[in-house]
Amino acid sequence: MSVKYILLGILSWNPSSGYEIKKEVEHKGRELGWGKISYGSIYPKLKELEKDGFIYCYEAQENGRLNKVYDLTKQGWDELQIWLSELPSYPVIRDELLMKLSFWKPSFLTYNNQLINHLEKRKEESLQMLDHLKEWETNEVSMITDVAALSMDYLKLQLNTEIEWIDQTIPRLHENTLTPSKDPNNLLDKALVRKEKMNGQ
Amino acid sequence: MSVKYILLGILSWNPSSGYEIKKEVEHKGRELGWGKISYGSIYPKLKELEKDGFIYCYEAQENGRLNKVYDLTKQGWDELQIWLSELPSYPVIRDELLMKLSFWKPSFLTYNNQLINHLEKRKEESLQMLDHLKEWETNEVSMITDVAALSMDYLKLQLNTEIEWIDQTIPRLHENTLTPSKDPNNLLDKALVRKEKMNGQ
DNA sequence: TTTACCATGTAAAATGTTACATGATTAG
DNA sequence: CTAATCATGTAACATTTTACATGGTAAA
Repeated sequence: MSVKYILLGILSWNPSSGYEIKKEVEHKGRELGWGKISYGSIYPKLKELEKDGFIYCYEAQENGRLNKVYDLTKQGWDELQIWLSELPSYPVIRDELLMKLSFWKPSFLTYNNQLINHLEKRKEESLQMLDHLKEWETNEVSMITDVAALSMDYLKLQLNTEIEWIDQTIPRLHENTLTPSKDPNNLLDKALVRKEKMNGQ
Repeated sequence: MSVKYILLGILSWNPSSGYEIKKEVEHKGRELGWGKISYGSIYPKLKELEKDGFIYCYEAQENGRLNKVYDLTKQGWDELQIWLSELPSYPVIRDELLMKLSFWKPSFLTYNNQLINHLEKRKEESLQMLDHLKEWETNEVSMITDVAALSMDYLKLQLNTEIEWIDQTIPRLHENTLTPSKDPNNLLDKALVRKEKMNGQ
């Protein structure tokens, strides 16, 4: 259902075509908690929202060419407002780096230098995100409302926290100074045995 | 595809039934970046992984009853190891709170006290998450490997950062001391006009 | 004129959830 | 005996991505 509100939200900023919506999401989506979106989602959903009376469509001349531009109807503005006023659900995180950390095994399965690569890549990408946010704050075209600026503050704080964590963690992996595993039921030893047994077959 | 690796990862900790896997994900999933999972995902995927030779199944007596327990084959251990060694993709965030902040409009559409409710609810839920993490670190049953402890450190840092951000933000909303909107193309004024026009119809 | 980008769309596949059916065991 | 929990499963639905088709416009 969230594609619906991404579309309504972006159209509330500015009347747009499907193509422009995609570009907007690509530019700001990751930062603003929208995720990604594809044409296969956008165009059918625009049709559906039009049919349901939340948006309407008109043809507009843009750089010497007729495009289909969508804008909110009264019903669309109302729908957006209602959604904004409803309590947001707690986010579900699906982070492959955290997944891999949580399934990482001592030396019998994996190596710390691979893990360090993972962390260094993550740091680079997060630094890029920070640059992108700063560009966005200082350029001469992007609108940032007072409230949207709060979410950008939030992201900068989270990204800086993440980078600090990586900077503390990599040396600990090099020096092998991690907190020892806690394993009251000896699952790690048992896992090693199970794995060895399979190797034999 | 990520359900596959959640199942392989959990089975690497301990041989389990579908039912036990669900409970494990419910207990730790949100924290460890796995997201949620349903029986409709688990049982068919276990069959598929068995058919593909990554896991095998045996019946085991557990609390006076025969259950279907799965464990990794050699091929399953290898598959998990390969996946762990591959660079993780950057996470896609889909956070309704951030979405709503980014689409929040000045008074003509929304009210700050609703926003404060949203933030207070988020803070409460994040405090609960912190409690849950602490319980998990100190109880006498959960295994936490040295590397998994890193991801728990990460999560605690992020949750604390979030709570601090909320604690700074709520007073700013009460006192109306937000950074003013940046709007070089006057989109906000134009949006107000577009909305009023629709109201008339 | 050809390459790159602008722009709209669809069919099929992938992925996952919801809601239900079914029955065993256990605790009160 | 009955409610709760344990346990396995499936069919229908919802959502979204992938891969493709199609053609216009602009710049080199």
